[in-house]
Amino acid sequence: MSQSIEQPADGTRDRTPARAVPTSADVARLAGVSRATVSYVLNNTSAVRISEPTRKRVREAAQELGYVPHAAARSLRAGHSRMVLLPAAHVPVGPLYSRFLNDLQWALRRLDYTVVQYGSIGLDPEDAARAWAELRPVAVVSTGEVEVTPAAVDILKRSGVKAVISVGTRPSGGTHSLVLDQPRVGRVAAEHLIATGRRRIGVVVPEEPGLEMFSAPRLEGARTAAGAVGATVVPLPLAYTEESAGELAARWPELGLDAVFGYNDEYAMLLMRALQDAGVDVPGATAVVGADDLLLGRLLRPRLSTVRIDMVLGGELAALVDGAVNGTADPVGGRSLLDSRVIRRESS
Amino acid sequence: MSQSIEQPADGTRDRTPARAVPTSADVARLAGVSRATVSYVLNNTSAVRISEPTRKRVREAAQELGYVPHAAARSLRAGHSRMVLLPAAHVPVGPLYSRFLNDLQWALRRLDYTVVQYGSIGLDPEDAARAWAELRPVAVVSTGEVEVTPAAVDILKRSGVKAVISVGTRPSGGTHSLVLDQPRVGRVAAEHLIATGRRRIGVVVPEEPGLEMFSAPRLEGARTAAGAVGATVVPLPLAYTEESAGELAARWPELGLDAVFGYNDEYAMLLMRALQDAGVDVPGATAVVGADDLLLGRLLRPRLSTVRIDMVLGGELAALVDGAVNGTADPVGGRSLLDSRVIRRESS
DNA sequence: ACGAGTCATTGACACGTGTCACTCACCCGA
DNA sequence: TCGGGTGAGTGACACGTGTCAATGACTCGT
Repeated sequence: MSQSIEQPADGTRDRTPARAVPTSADVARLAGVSRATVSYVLNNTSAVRISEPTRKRVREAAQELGYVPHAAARSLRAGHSRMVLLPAAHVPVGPLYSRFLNDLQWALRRLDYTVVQYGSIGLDPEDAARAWAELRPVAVVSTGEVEVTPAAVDILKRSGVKAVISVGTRPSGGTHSLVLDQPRVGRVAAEHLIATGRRRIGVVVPEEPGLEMFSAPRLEGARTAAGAVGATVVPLPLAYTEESAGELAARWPELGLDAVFGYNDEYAMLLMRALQDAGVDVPGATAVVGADDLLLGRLLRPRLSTVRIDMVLGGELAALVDGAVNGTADPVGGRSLLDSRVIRRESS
Repeated sequence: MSQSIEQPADGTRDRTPARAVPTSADVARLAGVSRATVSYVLNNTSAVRISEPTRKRVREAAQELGYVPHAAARSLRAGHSRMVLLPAAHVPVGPLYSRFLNDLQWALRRLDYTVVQYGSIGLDPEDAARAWAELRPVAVVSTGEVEVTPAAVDILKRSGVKAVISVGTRPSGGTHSLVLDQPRVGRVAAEHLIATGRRRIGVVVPEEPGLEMFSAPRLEGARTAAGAVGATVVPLPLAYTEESAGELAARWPELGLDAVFGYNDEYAMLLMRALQDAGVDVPGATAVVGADDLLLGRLLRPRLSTVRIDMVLGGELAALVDGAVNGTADPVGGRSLLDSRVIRRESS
């Protein structure tokens, strides 16, 4: 793709020669009133009455100067902010998860929170927590990767954070934990394969770094399901390349597997194609199941069976955050939720 | 997927009964020194010498109280922040673009910037700019969707923003614009199809909202390429569902197209499958080209031809931001760049 | 013994805002 | 005429930090 950089024409470049940014004091001066009055007018404070002519003068002065309040000063004075900190994951998460994050951001935004992404590079959990605490967010929503230890939670709480919410594979101490039941994904997949008569089940484990958080519990879930009926589970390391898939497929006869859970629709599609190219019949010789129910999975032949994951909606999580901040939340332990379930197509 | 909410055990719940968060004054009091000394010690100010015993007392006091500086107060005093504002797009962008955004965030983080996502809901450009300006960011990197008008740029600059960078389809006035040459994507695709003897070219236009920003210029690029040699371009509205693709495929004979550019690998795969199911020979009767060079595109048969887009690296853009902030940047107009080019596989 | 010079530390201000308590002018009723 | 009430606005403080100029205490050379 062609790209080009364009810099501002020199004419407009320094039309603003280091002019200081206007403050409410400047507005007050221009309007001929006190700074307090400016604050009252611009914030529409109802407890104080200001005459209409004065209001108008203030508004016009603010307009003319292009005055914009300073959020930091405001929240410093107020003693609290409406910032939600979102420790960012540096991993190539799937489309489902990234869509969830995007939705979450927008839902929070709609509730008038400011979302701050914050990647913590190579810091241990407590140092990361200290870095986060500097921003004095009102809530921290950790979406995995960065572990939130109890000590880290304590640091955050002590800095005024109202709610620490961790959405991950297991509950963290002292936080409102939203547990995404990853093992269940592997379990239902394995159960489905077993129900169709399979006994030696491969489970793809992506080699891409950062995905163990998801892949390990899924593998474990498959193991428990298999263990219950004496079936076998074999972990299959796989990189997201055609070569890696080809090599794995070449070893297929010696592995003696009659089914495989592909971790993902993407990895499953990759592997299924490699198997077919290697002459393995799907689903005759080996059944294949993915996860995420991507539309693209329906385009291959046979159509890919998959585990449909009903991810919690971004809006729901945002509401939980809001509730936790206000203290009104805590929809207690229950909150029985959507299942992940198998959608059988043709590959299994 | 099963999910459950867990709230903190009541024992640890209010172990901190509204205890105020410690400030540097508290540290000073505990260490028996002045607040200034605390500031000097904790910031390792080199211009002032503090005795080693005192340093130790201060550090221990800070440690004991769990003191964490207040970023807002700090940047208020300093008069500037290191916050980069990233107006968030509420659209389901492709994996390529979202990966680019993720990289950008991490690269900025590595340069010690704080990345703030900010969705502006239904505001006109100037109101949005005012909302952004309240945060007093040092730079704003707009990635499309939200239009940055010259007036908006003025508002931002006036609030102290050092650099406004817009990465999009066309340069915006007064900003450092990074132009992603979307038309070129459509052009090279069309040129390739024409070179293989096709004359009536369909161009998929996704119906999903928010993608016009990409699809319109690509369509336009295809038009110019076709116009140069008297070929025809037909826009093809398509939703990302099997039904929509099926309907479009059913109308295929009457459209009389011998080639189609699918906007995307994903849309192209969807359409190609529908065409095949409708009995259209690919590439015999109709050639298909996608874009993004997704790995999954190589799994279908015939393998999908595609336009490989060498997106600017997140790290490069971050460096540009940093340079613009420091004023050292402006690698002037040139910066000749990577091309988007066709990778021919089997579908064309 | 005394001025000069270094060392360690501190008091005070500024950053930009929100808000409480207070002042001032004015009007009304007795 | 005077006390009290009301409407319109203001002075001053606090939020938590960084940093400059100033203050003592102490040492040293003559």
